[in-house]
Amino acid sequence: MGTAHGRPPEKGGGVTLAMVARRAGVSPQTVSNAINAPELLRPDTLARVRQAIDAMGYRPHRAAQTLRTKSSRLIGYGIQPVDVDRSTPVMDRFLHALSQTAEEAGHRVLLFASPPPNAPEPMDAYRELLDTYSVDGFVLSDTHRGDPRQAWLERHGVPFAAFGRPWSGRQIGDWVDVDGARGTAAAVDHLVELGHSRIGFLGWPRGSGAGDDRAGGWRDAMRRHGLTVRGRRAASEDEVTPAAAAVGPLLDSGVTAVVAASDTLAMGCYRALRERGQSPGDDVSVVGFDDSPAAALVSPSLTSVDQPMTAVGRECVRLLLARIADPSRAAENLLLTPSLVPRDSTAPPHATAPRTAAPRVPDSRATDESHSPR
Amino acid sequence: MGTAHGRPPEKGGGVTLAMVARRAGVSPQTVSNAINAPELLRPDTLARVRQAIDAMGYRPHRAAQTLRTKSSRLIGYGIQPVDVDRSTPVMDRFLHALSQTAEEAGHRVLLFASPPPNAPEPMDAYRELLDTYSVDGFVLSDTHRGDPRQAWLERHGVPFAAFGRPWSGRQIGDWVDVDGARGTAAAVDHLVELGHSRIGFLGWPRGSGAGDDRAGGWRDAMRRHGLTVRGRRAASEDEVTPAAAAVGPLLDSGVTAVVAASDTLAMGCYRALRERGQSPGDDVSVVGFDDSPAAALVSPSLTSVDQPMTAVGRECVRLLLARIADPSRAAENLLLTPSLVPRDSTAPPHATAPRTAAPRVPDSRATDESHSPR
DNA sequence: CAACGCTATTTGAACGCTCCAATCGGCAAG
DNA sequence: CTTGCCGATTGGAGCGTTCAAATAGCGTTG
Repeated sequence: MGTAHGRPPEKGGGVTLAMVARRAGVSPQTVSNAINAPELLRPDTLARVRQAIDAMGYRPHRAAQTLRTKSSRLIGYGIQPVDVDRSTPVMDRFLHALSQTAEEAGHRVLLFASPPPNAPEPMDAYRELLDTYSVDGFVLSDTHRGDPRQAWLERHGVPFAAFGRPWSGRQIGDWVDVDGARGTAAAVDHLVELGHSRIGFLGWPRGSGAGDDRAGGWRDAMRRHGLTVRGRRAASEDEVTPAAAAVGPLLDSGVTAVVAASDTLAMGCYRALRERGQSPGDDVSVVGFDDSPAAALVSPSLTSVDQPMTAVGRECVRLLLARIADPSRAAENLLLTPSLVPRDSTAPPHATAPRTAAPRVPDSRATDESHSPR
Repeated sequence: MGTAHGRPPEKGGGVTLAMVARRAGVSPQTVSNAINAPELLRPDTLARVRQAIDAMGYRPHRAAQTLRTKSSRLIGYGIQPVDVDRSTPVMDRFLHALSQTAEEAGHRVLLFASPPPNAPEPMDAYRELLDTYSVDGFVLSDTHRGDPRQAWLERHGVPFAAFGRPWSGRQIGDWVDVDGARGTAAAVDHLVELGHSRIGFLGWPRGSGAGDDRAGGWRDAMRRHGLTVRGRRAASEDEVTPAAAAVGPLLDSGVTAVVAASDTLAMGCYRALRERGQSPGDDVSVVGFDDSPAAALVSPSLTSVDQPMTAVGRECVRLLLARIADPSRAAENLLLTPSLVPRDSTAPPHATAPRTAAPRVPDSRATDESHSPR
């Protein structure tokens, strides 16, 4: 009666299962059942208990549940040092999706400082969280070739879901990834539709999984459209200045559009064009990848391939929780489709002064795509 | 003996205090003391216990500790929806610093989806985490005028530390903030040193704490240098296109440099210059604020004011943990100094064609700074 | 030498929950 | 009326830790 004013209880702290039980005139176990297995209770009992629960503002003590059930309902996510924001331009969206989805399923995200990949004992942090029963599983991101984490976790029977497919070796565990090839293919389609035919690709050096994937998407789309691929590819590390240098031969060869493997590379392309007195979007169309915040900021705004980070985060959580619920289930993999965000950096090619045939460009940077295996 | 191979124990899971105690020939409580109050043990006992601990790879069960001590050693951080990345351009760095520092102090960060400020019950998520003993305190960010969180938390006696000072009303609790005024002042100093004297400011409409702070820093620095302030200020919401429009009158008035309240506004300035056939850095210097990833990407690269996000995160954790350790201590506030990152968008003013006197600009956008209070 | 004080260690209990097995009440079948 | 059964509810124990209080050990002191 004291708190029975109809409004939400002021303070719930300190209310235990036993107190609720006393008030509802049932045993503690029945209150527990009312929460965890309501179908066991007779409807009238259930109603009575429920009323007591919200009258007193009861909330189960998470630690007590964890101690008893050995499940913390916490998901570990190792956040990496950010000096390399190369691979993680849009992690906020991912993290938010992670939290949001986890929350909807009654879980939460535990952030920890993941050691850099080259640390002496990269798995220590993971091991500690497990040994102390702090988390039920992990979400991984920024996976790379030879990443030891998936194998380690699998060997120890720890549930996990990765953002990023294992590029080498056998498939391990559940993962979600973005179909980079489809993204660059969409970029090519978009450019072809605008009337471009001489479309170059500016990517990273061969060897990175995501990079080769994106390059492959461009190449296949070009072929599908019956367009020339030879001499149309350049590579550079993910920095503006080197990219500006690397894209030079491509521009020399007379391309009217460039598809870049990242927004950073696209920015290199912008710079190279400006240095030649040309203007991106106007003289040469440019498409980036990632749809980082910078894409909307620059002038002309950059057409870019948007990775569905929210969906990626959501699916990671979904796969992880499914794995936790049933450790023996078959591994599930998801390839999500990115979407092209057209902006001002792509336009029909100039009708004026199009060089009809691009001269062969024997530059070392511009590698010959046809030599690559498959 | 079984595991005594000298190498780190393979699996620590399942080892309890009692097992260690049995092995070391002491009581469980003594093992507990060895960890939490080693000074209570005789040196030889301590050594024996410690040896047993790492021989068995013992790790205390976090939930059991939490249950007993009522302290989870977890710090709550409510991550906000990112569609407005206006205020959170560089949150990754902040989050990483948060995790890192927390970890060094034996804590971790619990991420939860913080409801948007206008939600019906914005404190529900906070309340739940407290009622369930899931966290020991909170770190807040993106605080705004009239933010209900500080007051609520203080009223409920919950430890917290905020990134962002309370701009209105009385001071509540511990906070860390960046001295925006010093940032814009440093920008002005830098430009004056390069030889500029007609320096405009492009900011947000009056009323936002951080925005007015940054504007004030510009204004005061201008006066300190004996430079004209009247007619040199324009305002726009934090979007590129409106900013490009708003900065027009400023450019008309003949400024040779613009200090912007954000990188986004600076990008608006870039666009406006390009539309006039001028080039940023070359014809008019531009300084941004935030040093977002985009700043290094654009051409010319953007001189910007870098917020020391790592230090901010570190200090937030430090203040919060101090408050948790001693709830009655006096509130502590920190104003950190941002640093200017000079890049290519700032250069000496053109020697050619400087209009010696700027015409009065009776544009509605360019407000007269001298009318402002104080 | 007994009484004392101090330190190092142990004992018992409790934190709040859920698992497991046992119990209760009611109802249909024998 | 007893028996068996089934669904709803309860009692007791235990998860692994730390708190509070009790005890054992042991050198000091009057």
